[in-house]
Amino acid sequence: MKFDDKIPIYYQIKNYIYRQIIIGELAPGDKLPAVRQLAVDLTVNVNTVQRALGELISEKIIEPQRGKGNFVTEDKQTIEKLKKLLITDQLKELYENLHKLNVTDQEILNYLQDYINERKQVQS
Amino acid sequence: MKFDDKIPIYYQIKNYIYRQIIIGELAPGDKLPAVRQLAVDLTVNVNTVQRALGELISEKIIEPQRGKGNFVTEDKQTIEKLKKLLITDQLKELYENLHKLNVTDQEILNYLQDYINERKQVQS
DNA sequence: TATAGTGTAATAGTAAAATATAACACTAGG
DNA sequence: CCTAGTGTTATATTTTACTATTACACTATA
Repeated sequence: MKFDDKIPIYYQIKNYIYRQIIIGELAPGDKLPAVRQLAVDLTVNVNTVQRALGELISEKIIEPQRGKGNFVTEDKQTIEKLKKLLITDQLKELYENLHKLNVTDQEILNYLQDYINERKQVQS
Repeated sequence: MKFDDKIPIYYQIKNYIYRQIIIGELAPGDKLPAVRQLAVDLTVNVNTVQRALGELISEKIIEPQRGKGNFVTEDKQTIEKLKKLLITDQLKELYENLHKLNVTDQEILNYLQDYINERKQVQS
């Protein structure tokens, strides 16, 4: 996995696991890979993985079971809320950053539409 | 100014100056505040300001004149390009992050429309 | 009961960002 | 020529993220 060197690795790992859960790659009740395995997979230190997991545990997104592993929460509502939160955070960031550049609401929508259209052009 | 502790301060300062230039708060040819003044205004160390300015200089966004100050480039095309780049970067980030959550193109547009509509509701 | 697999935590060391402080180089104006 | 204002650079220190390594605690199972 490639990391953005402007953002703490543990934070990027946290978001990576968020995504795995939201897209169902990790379903409710699923066991996460062992911390040492995650460390190897992501080529980072165990403590860095643990720091990310620690926050996910605090947020009740995963539940640790000593000697067994870490498990995705069974509470689907928590996951659904998380998904909405992440999406809203993204929209908020786009919106605020473009407004700081004096881009209007309508322009934001137009720019996004253009961007999506252009991506389709390139693909085909 | 409030800084995001997940992102280097010098990098946030760089983007702050980008914005000042793009919205015309700093016009082409304008002199920037003195580095020491910027440091005071942003409650940050001179070296941190200098690191941000150093990158802007490398990018030809500002031009330093020893003993006089730092000046915004006169080249309006450079500024226009910068604006487009920043906007595209923002769109790209939104697009990619939402796609990682399995959100489709159409959903992205709808979510953004909803988000903007809701903001208008709240304001009124 | 021994062992392998798991989470958890502590220690020590490294690297990068940021700070405090000082010094140097240039410009403009009295 | 002197001084104030400016950019530029260097040194030492602190803080935080990350790493390497080790150890401990718990679970399941042969």
